[in-house]
Amino acid sequence: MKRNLSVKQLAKLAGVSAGTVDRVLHNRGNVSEKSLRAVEKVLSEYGYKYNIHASAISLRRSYRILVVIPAPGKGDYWSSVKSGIEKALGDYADIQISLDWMFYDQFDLFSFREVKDRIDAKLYDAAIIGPTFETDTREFCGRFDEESIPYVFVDAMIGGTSPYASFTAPQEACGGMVCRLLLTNREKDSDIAVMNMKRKGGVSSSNVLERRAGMDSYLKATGRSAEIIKEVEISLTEPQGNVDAVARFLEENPNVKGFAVLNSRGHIMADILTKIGVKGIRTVSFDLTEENIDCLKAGTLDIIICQRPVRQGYSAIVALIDHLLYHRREPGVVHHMSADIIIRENFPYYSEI
Amino acid sequence: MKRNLSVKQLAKLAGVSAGTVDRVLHNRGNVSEKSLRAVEKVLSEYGYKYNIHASAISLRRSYRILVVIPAPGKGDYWSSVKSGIEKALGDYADIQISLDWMFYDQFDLFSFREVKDRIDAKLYDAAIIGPTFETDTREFCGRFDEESIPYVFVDAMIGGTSPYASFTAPQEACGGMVCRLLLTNREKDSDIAVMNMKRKGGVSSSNVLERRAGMDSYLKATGRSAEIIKEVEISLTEPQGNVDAVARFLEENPNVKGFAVLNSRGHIMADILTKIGVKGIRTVSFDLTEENIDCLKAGTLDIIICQRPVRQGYSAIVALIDHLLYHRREPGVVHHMSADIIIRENFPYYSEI
DNA sequence: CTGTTAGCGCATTCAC
DNA sequence: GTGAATGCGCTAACAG
Repeated sequence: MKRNLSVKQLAKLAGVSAGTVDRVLHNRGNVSEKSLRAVEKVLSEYGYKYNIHASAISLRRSYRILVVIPAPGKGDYWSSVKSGIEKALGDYADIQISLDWMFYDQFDLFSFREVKDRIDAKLYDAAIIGPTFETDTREFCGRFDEESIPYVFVDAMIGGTSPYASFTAPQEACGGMVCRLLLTNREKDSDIAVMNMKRKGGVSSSNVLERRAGMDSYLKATGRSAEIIKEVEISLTEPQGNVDAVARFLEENPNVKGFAVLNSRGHIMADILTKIGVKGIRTVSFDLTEENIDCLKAGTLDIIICQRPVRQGYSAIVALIDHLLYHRREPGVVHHMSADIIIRENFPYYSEI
Repeated sequence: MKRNLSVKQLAKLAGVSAGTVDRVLHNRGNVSEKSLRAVEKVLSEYGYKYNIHASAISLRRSYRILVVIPAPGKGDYWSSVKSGIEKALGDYADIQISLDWMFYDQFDLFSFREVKDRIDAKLYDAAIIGPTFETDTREFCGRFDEESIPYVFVDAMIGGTSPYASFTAPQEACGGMVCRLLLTNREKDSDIAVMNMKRKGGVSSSNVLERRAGMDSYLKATGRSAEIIKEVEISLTEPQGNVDAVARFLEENPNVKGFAVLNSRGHIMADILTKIGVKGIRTVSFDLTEENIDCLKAGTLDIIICQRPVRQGYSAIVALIDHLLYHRREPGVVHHMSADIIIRENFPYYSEI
C-alpha cells in the first residue's frame, strides 16, 4: 500500500479525472454514484494525505476569524493568549487570515452581552472564544452552530455547546499540585492558607472554584484532614486593611507554612508577606503575569503554575487552520494543556511553545 | 513598506527577471554587480519572506540526514530524542527526508570510534549528533566542516566545533533547581544527599558534573554552607550492598531530608528508600524514563526534572529543515530547553511538544 | 550572465 | 456530471 499518491494518480487508478477525485475528497457533490464508488474504492485501498503545501498554495482564499476574549491587560493571562494567537498568525503568514478582536470585561456580564449582540456570526469563517459567563456563552455559541461555523474555546470549556475543539488546563489537578507543593515532608503536616479575594457579587471564577475543589480531593485522596486548609480574605477595593488582616491571621494560625493563591494575584500576597516580614512560608500562585514574575525573581513568590496560555492561543489557531484548510482532526476534543511548575531557577529558560 | 511581494513582483521592481532575483536570494552566483545591487536595493526596501508552501512544493528534492546518538533503550532519554525526530518527520511528511541512524554505546568510547569511522560524511545533507566523547566528536565534526555539511547537537554542546545549532538543557540551573526543590523552608536547613554511581573508569558524564556544580553555585548564591550536601555511593555492578549502605548513610546523616539523583537513575534510590522504609525524604531525579515514571506514580519518587528530549529531537529536525529548505535562522545558536518540573499531579497532562 | 519556461500538487473555473 | 485547462509562488534547467 503505497502512500502519498497525488490526486492525478488516484484519478487514473479510479478511471476518472482529477476534478472528480477532488469533488469526492471535498464532498462537493455533483458526482455520479458510479464515479463516487470507484474513487472511494481507490481511496480506501491506497489512502490519501493532502500535501499541505500544494493545498495551501492553491487554496489562497482568505479567512476571517473572530476572537472574543476578556480584555487583555499588560503582561497578564489574556495578553498571553493573544500573543499566542498572533504568533501562530506569523508562523502561518502564508495563509491569509484576518482577525476581528472583540474584548469584554470578564467581571461584567453586561459588557459581554453588549459585545455579543454586536456580532454577526455570518461574517466569519470561524471563532475563538474565551468564555466566562456560561448561559450567555451558550446562547452565543448557538448562533454559530446554526450557521455551522466552527468555534474553539480557550481557557475553559462550556457545557452544552459543541465547539470544534477546546484548550484548557486541568484545574482540579492543579489544585492537587498546589497541595503537594505546599505540604512539607514532615511527620506532622503543616497547614495551608488559601487567599480569597472579596469580589463584586461574591462569586469566584469557575477556574478558581475547580482548583479549590482539587485541593480538597487531594487531601482526601492522601488521607489528610481538610482542616489543614485555612482561609483568609483579602480586599481588592480596600487594601489598607490587608496587611493587618494577614498578620492577625498568621498569629492565629502559626502552623501555616504555605500560602496558596488560586488566581493570578499571588503577587499581592507576596507583597503583604514581605511587608509583614515573615519568612519560611512558601507561596504558590497561578499565571506568569508581570507582577508575579517580578515577585518570583525577587524571591517573594516561590512557585508559579503556568497553564500555557500562549500555547492555548497558538493551538486554537492551528486547530482552525487544520480544520478550515486541511480537513483534519476529529472535532470536539478537549485538549488539556500541561500545568508547568515555574520557580526562579527554571524561569529564565522557560518557553511555552 | 508592503510585504509579501512575490519574486516576480520584486523582479519587476528591480528591473530584472525572476531568475535573477532567485539567484540573489540563494547566493547562487552568476549575477552581475549591477543586477545584484538593484535586487538588493529592492530587497532592503520591501523585504522578502519566502512562501514556504510554494518553496516546498517546488523544491521537491529529497534529503539524507545522518543521526548519530547513543543507543536508545526502552523508554529512556535517547528513545525520547528518537521519537521527537520521528514525530518531526511525520509532521513534515511532505518533505522527503531519509534518515540514517547510527547508534553507539555511550559508555564505550570505542563503540563511538567504530561508528564514526564507518561514516562517509559526503553522503549526507546534514547530521544530528548526540555527543558524548569530546575529543572524538570534535574530530568527527571536523569532517562535516570540511564538506560544509551542517550538523546540529542534541543534549549537549561540544566546544571547538561549529554546529548549525545546539539543543541542550541548562544543566547548571538544573542543579540549582534540585537544591531549591529539596530545601524545606525551615529556619534551619536540612541536609541534601547526592547519590553517586560507581562507574567504569570513575568518570561522571558532563551533564551530571554540571548539575553538581550548579548545586554548589546555588548554595553559595543563597548564602548556605556547602556542608549540607552529603554524598553517598551506589554500585551498579554489585547492587546487593546498596540497601545497607544507604541505611547506614541515613543513620549517620539524620538531617538528610532530600535525596538528589543527578542522572536518570532516581528509581534505584526510590526503590532502596522504599525497602528501608524511610518516610519524609523527598527525592528528585532526572528524565522521564519508564522506571522513573513508575516510581512517580507510586509516590516513591517525588520530582522528576524533564529536559524535553522529545522536543530536542523535534527541534533538531525543524532547524535542519529551516536551514536546508528555507535558508532561515542564524547559525550557531545554542538553544536552551526548558527544564520542566514533573510531579505526580501534573504528569498525566504533561506534553513536551 | 540573464530571461524564459516548465512543473511541483492542488483547487477551481469553464466548457462540453 | 465530467474532464481539461489555468494558476498559485517558487525553483531549476535551459537556451541564448
